[in-house]
Amino acid sequence: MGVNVNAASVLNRLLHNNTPKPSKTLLPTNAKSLTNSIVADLNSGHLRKAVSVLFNSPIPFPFSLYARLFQLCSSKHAIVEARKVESHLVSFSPTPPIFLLNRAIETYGKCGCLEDARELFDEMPQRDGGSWNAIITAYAQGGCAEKALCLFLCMNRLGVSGNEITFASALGSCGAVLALVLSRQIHGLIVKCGLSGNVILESSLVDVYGKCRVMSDARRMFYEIQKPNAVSWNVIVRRYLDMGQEREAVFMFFEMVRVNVKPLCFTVSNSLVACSRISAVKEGIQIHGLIIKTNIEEYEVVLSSLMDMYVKCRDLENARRIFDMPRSKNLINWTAMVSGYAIDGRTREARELFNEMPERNVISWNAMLVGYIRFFQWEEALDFVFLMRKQSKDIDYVTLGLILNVCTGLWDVELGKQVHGFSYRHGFYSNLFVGNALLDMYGKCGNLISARVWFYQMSHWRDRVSWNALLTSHARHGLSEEAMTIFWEMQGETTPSKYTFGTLLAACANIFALEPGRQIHGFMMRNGYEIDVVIRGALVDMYSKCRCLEYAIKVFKEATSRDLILWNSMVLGCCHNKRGEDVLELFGLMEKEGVKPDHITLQGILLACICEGRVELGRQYFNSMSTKFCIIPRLEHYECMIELFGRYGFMDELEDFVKTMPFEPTVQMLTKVFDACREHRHLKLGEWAANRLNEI
DNA sequence: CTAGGGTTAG
Repeated sequence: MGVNVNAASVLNRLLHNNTPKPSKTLLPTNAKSLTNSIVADLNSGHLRKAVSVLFNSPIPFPFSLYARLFQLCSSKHAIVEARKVESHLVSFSPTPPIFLLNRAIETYGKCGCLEDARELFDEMPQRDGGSWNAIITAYAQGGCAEKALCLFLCMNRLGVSGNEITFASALGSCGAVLALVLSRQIHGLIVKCGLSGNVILESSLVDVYGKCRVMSDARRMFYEIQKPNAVSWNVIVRRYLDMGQEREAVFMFFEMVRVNVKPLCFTVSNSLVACSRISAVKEGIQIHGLIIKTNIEEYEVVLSSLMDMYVKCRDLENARRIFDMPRSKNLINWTAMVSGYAIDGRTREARELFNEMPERNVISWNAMLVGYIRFFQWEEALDFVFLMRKQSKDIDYVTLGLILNVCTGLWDVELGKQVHGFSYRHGFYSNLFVGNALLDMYGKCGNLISARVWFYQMSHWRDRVSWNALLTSHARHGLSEEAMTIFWEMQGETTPSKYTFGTLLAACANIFALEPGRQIHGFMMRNGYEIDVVIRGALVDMYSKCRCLEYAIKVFKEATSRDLILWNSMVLGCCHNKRGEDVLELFGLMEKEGVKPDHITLQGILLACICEGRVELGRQYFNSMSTKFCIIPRLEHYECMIELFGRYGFMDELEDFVKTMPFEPTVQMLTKVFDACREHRHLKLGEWAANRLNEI
C-alpha cells in the first residue's frame, strides 16, 4: 500500500525497547502520540497533513479516528484523502467494522465519486442496513435516482428491512423520476413500520405526491402532519406554486405565518413569486411588511423576489425604491428593473438603465428586446438586435424567438429565413419556442407554404401552440375553411385551447361564415369548455356579423359578468344590424351597471344616432365626450358627426362643425361634405369643400 | 452517525 516505516517510528520503537514485530504491542505509546498528532491536525483543519501522517504509519489506529477523518473528508469533498483513509483502514485492520465502511461509502458519495462508493459496497464481505442506506443515499444525492431506486428494490427483495433513512432517500428519488406507484408502496411500508408520525417522511410524501401532480393526495398528506415544520410548509407552498395554483400557495403561506412557524427564505421568495404571477399586490405588500418585521431584508434572494413582485404588479415606484437601496444593485435586480420599465412601455427609461448596467447577460438583453417588441418599436428592436450581436456573444433560444417576432413585425421573411438557418446550424433546430416563433413568422407574413412545410417538419415535437399558430395564420389570411380543416385535424394530436376558439370564431366573423361558427360554438358546449368573457365577445361578434342578432343577444345575456369589450361587441353588433334603438338602450344598461364607456362605445353610440336620425342626441353625446366621459374624440368620431349632419341635411351645423375642428379635414371628410352639399343643395359650403380638395 | 424542502431577472 506504499506505506513506509519512517525514521521516527523506528527511533521511537528503539527508545522504548520494544520488539519490532507485532504492531499491536507497539500501540499504547507510539500509536497514542501519532493519534494525538493526527487529532491536533484535524482540530486545526489540516486534513492533508493528518492523512499524510496516518498514511505513513503502518499501524492500525482507533476506529473513532477513522470516523473523524471520513467526516472531515466529506465536508471538504476531499476524494484523494478519503481513498487514502479507506485503504489504510482496510490494510491495517483485518476486519474493519461495518459502520466504518458505511462511513467510507457515505464519504465517497458526498465527494460525488459514486463508482468508488459502489465498488466498496460490492466488495464488503458483510453489510448491514446502514450500508444499504449509505449507497442508496449516495445515488439519490448524486442525481442517480433510478440506480437508487433499483438498489432500494433489491434491498427489499433480499429481505433487508429499511428504516426512516432508507425511505426518505427512496422518496427523494421517486420525486425526481415521478415514480408515483412506488411512492404509494413506500407510503404503505412507512405506515406498516410505524413511522407514520415522522415529520420528515410525511413532508417527503407531500413533496412526492405534489411532484407527481396529485395535489389532492399531497394536500391530504399535509393535513395529516401533526406539527408541520418550516420544511413541511415550504413543500406545500412550493408544490402549489409549481402546479400553477398561486392562490393556494399564498394562502398556505399566510396560514404558516398564522400558526407561528417562521418561514424560510425560500418560502418567502416562493410566495412572492406566487403573488407576482397573479398580480396580488395586496398580499405582496403584506409579505413585504413581514420581511421587515422578521429582519430578513438582507437576504439577496428575498429582496430580489420582492422587487420582482412589484415589477410584475406594475408598481414600478416601489420596485425602484428597493432597487435604489444600498446593496441591491446586482445583475438580477438590474435586469428586473429594466424589464419592468420595458414591459410597461417606458422603453426609453428602460434603455437608459440598460445602458448604465456594469455587466449584462443574455437575460438582460432579452428583457430589453421584449420591451421594443411589446410596443411595436420594430426599428429600435432591429437596431438593438444588431447591437447585441456585436457586443455580446450570448444568444439563446429566447433571443432567437424574439428576433423572429421582430421579423414578423417588420414583415421581413428574408431575415426570418436567416434566423431559421442560424437555428439549424447552432442546435436550436428542435427547440419548441424557436420552432413555434418560426412557424408564427412564416404564417403571419403570409408565407403559408413555408409555414406548412415547417409545421410538417416539426411533427415529432410540435405542440398545441404550433397548431394554434398554423390555424391563426390561415384564419388571418381569410382562409377560414382551411382553418376549420386544421381545427378538425388537430383533434387527433392535441386538444384545442381558448386561443384556438377565439381565432376560429374571429375567422368566421370576418367572412360571415355562420355555419362553421355555430359548429365551433356547439363543439365548445358539448365538450364543456368554459365560455369566458373573451370567447363570449367573439361569439357575439360572430353571430351579429352573420346577421343572427338574436343569437348574439342570447349569448350576451347569458354572461355572468361583462367587461367593456363584451359590451362593445354587443353595441357594435347592434350597429352592424342597424338596430340603433337597441344601442341606445344598451348604453343605458351599461351606465346602470357602472361600466365606463370608451372611444369604441361612443363610436357605436354615434353610429346608432346616424341610423336612427337622432341628430340632436348625437351632438349632445359628442359634446359631452371629453367633459362627461373623459374621452378625447378621435378621427372616427369627427367622421361620424360629419356623416350625421350631412346625411340629415343639417348644413349650417355641418359648416360650423368642419370649420371649427382642431385639425385639418381629411380627404374623406371633404368628399363627404361635398357629397352632402350636392344632395342638399348647399352651394357655399360645397364650393369651400371643393376648393380645399383641389388644394390637396 | 445517516434523512426531507431549495433561491431572484427574459
